[in-house]
Amino acid sequence: ENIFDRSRMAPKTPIKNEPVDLSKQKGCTPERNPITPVKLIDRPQPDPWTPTANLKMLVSAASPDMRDREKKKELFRPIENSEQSDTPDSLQYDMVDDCTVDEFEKQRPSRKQKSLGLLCQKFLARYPSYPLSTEKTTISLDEVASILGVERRRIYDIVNVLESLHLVSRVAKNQYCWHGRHNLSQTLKTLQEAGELQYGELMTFFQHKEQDLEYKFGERKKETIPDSQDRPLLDFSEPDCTSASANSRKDKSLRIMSQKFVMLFLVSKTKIVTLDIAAKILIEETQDTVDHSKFKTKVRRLYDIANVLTSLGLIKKVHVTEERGRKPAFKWIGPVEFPGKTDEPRGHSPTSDPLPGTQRGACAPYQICATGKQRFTRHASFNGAQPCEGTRRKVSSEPNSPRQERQDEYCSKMINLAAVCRQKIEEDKTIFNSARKPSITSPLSLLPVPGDSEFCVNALPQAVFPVVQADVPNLSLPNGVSSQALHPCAPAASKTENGKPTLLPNQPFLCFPSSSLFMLCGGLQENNLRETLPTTGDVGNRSAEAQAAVPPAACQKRSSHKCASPSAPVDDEEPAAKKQTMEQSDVPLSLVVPKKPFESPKAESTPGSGCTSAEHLEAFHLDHASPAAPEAVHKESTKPLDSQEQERWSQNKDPDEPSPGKEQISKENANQPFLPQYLFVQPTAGLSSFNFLFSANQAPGAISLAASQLPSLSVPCVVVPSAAVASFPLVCSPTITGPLSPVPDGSFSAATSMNFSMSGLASTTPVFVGTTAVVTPKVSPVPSVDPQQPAHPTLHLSPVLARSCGAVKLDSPVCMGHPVTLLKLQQPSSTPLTPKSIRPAHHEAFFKTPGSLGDPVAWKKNEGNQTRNASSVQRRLEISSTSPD
DNA sequence: CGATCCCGCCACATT
DNA sequence: AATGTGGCGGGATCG
Repeated sequence: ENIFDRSRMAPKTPIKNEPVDLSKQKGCTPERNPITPVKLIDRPQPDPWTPTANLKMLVSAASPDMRDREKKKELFRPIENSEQSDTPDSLQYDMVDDCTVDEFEKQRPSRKQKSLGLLCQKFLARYPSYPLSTEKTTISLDEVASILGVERRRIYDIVNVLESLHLVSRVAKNQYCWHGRHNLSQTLKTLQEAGELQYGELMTFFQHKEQDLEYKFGERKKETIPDSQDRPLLDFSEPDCTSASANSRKDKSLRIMSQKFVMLFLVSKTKIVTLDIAAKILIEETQDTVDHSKFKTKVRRLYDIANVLTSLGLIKKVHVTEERGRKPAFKWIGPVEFPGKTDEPRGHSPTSDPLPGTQRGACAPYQICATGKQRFTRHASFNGAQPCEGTRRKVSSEPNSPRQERQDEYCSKMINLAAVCRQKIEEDKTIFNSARKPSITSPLSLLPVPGDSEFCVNALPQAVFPVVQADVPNLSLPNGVSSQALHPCAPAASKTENGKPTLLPNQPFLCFPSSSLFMLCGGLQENNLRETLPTTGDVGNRSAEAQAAVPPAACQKRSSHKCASPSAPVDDEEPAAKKQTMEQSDVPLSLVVPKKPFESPKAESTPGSGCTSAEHLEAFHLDHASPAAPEAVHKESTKPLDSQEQERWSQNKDPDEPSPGKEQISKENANQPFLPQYLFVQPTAGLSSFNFLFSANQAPGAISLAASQLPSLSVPCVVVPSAAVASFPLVCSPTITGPLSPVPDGSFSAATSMNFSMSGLASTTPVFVGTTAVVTPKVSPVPSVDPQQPAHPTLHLSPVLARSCGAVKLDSPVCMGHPVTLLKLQQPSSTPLTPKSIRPAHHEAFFKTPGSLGDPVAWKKNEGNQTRNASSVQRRLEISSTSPD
C-alpha cells in the first residue's frame, strides 16, 4: 500500500501527503506526470519520502535485517524514481491502480486502518491469550514490526502497555516474552489494591471509611514527605534504579500511566473514567508546567493506552455527558472482581505474596505503593531488598513496573489524591450531567443527586470520590474538606516555613465534585474555631438548608478538583472532611467542603489562629499560589476580587511587603481572625486545573446554613482553574455567608466566578477565592472582581506570601496567576512534602475540629456567628445561582 | 471544530 | 558510536 502511495505521492508530496493525493490524482488522470512534472524532479531528491515509505514496505516484507538494507536501498530509489521511474512507475501503478484505484483509496486513507488499536489487535492475534506455560513465546520487536508493517515505534507503544499488565515482559533488547493473560487477574487485582491505596485513600477518606485513614494519610504525608523527598527517590529507585531512573528519563511513563489508568478504573465505582480526569490525575509530577500542553500530551498518551486496552477487551469507549457537554470516557469492561487469584493457577493471595522476585513481584510494587504511608518505609526496605535491579530497564518488566509505579505513586499520591478528588468530581459531574441535574447549580446537582445520574450513576462516583460526590450530600463538606485540605497542607505549611513550600501538593485534598465547586470553607474564626468543626457540621446541615443558595454558585463551577490544602488547615480539613463525610454522611450537603481546620486549635486561640492560618496560608502560597487563600480572606474584606487578587498577587510578589493584599488580610484578620482555611489546590500537575484554594474562613455561619442540603458551603473559597485546563472553572464563592447583598453580589459573584473561571482564566489560572465570612460580608464585591483577575495570569506568586503567617497570610490572597507557575514553585518539592509538614498537631486540631463539629453547641455558636456568614453565604448562593442562570 | 491519534523527530539509555 | 527506547507534540483525520 505504502508503495503505491508513494509512487503516486512521489509526484507531489513526499512524505505525508502521499497517499491521498496520489491516489486521487492517479485516479483522475493517468498521467500524473503532467501534473507533477516539476515535482518529479524534486522527487528524486526527496529521498525522504521514498525511503520511509519504501522502507516500511520493505521492512514489513523483509526481516529486520532486510529492513535495514532496504533502508539503504531506499536511498537509491529516489534516484531511480527521480529520473524516470516516476512516470513509468506511476503508469504501472496506474495500471494496477486502475483496478485498484478504489482499493487504493480504500486502503490508504483510512487512518483507522493504521490505528494503534487495530495494530494491537493484530499483534494480539499473533499470540495465544493463554499460552501453555511450557511454551515460551518470545517476541522480536523487529520481527513483529515488519510483519505488521509498522514502525518499531508503534510496537513499543503496544508492548509498553502490555508490559504494564504483565502480558509480556521484556527479556532483552528487542525481545519480549509473551505471557498471555494468565496473570492478568492477578495483575489487575494488584493494581486494584494499589489503586485503592493510592487513590482509594482519598476516596476512602471522603467516603468515610476511616477517618483514620485520612489522618494517616496526612500523617503519612507528613512523615513521608519530609523524608519523602528522599524517599521517593528510593521508592523510585527501587523500581529501578530509582533516582536515576526516576530522574532521568521519565521512564516508562507509558507503562506507569497505563497501570495508573487501569487503577483508576478498578477503583472507580462507576468503572468509567473520563480522559481528562485521568490525564489530570496522571499528570502529577510535573507540576510545573502548565499544563495545558502537558494535559494535551497526557491525553494523547491516554488515547494510546486506551487503544491497547480496548484491544485487550478491558475497556470500551463511552461518552459521559456532562454539563458542558459530552466528554470522552472509557468504561471498564474487564473483570471487576479478582478472587484471589483468578486465572492463574496459583493463587497467591494477593496480598500476601510479595514475592517480588517473581512475577508477582510486580504486584508487590503495587502493593507497596498502595500502602501509602508505609510506603516510604516499606519502600525503603523494599528497596533495600532489592536494590536496584539493575538498571533501569531491567529486563524483567515486573520489577520495573512496580517500582515505577511506586515512584509514581509516591509522587503521585498526592496527585492521585487530587486526582481522585477530581475524579470524583468529575464523576459527579458526569453523573450530574448525565443524569440529572443540570447544572444549574452545579453544586447542587452534585449534591443531591448524584445518585441518580444515570449514566454514571451507577458507579459513579461515589466511589471514586467519595468525597464529594457521593457523599455529597452528606458530606459534610465542610469539615471534610477542610480536613483534607489541611492535611496536606499542614505539612506543607511547615515546610513552608522555609520558604519553600513544599507543599505540595496538593495533596489531595479535596475534591469537589466535580465541577462543582467546591468550596471550602474556611475557617472560621476563633470562635468558630473550636467549633469550627462543628461548624462544619453545622454547616453541613445548614448548608443543606442554606444550601440552596450556595449550590448554584457552586454549581457553576465545575471545576474540579481541588485540592489543596493549605497547610495545616488543610490537613485538618481534609480529614475532617472526610470524617465528616463519613460521619455525617447524612448530611446533605454535598459539596462543600469546608475546611476548616484551623480552627481548631489555633484558631481558637484566636489570633493564634492567625498564625496558624498564616501558616496555612503560606502553605498555600507555596503551593500554588496559594495566595488565593489569602485572597479569600481578602475578599472578605470586600474588596472586589479583582482587586483583592491583584493585591494579593502583588503581595505575593513581595511577600514581605505586604501589599495591599496583606493589608487586607490583616484587616481581615483583624476582623476576623480566622484563619485560614483553605485549600489548595493542586497545581498543576495534576490537574491542571485546579488549583485552588480557598479560604478559609468561613464563616461559620455560613456554613451552617447551608446546610442542609446543599451544600452550601460556605466557604469561601476558591478555586481556580488553570487555564489550561480549562477544565475547571471554578469558582468560588466566598463567602458565603452573609447575606450579603444578595443579589447584586450574587450577580457579581456569579458572574465573576464564571468569568473567572473561564475566561480569565484562560490564561491561567485564576482563581480566587472567596472569602470569608466572618468578616464582613463584604462579600459581594469580591466576586465581581474575580473575573477580572483572571485576566492576569500571572501570578505568581510569591510564595512568599505564605510567609505571612499571621495576618499576612491571609492576605495572600490569592494568587493566581498562572497556576502553573505558582504551582510549580511550590510543588516541586512540595508535593510530597506537604504532608510532612503538616503536623500532627494540626491535624489533631483539625481533627478535633471535626469532632467539634460534632458538638452541637459549637455549631450553634457558630451559627450565631455564622449567621452572618450564612447569610452571606446564602447570598452567595443566590447569587451564584443567579449568575449562572 | 473538537476529538482522535498517526507519525516520526529526537533525547536518553543501553549495548 | 551505534542502536534501542520511548517522550513528545505537530498536525492530519475523523465525526
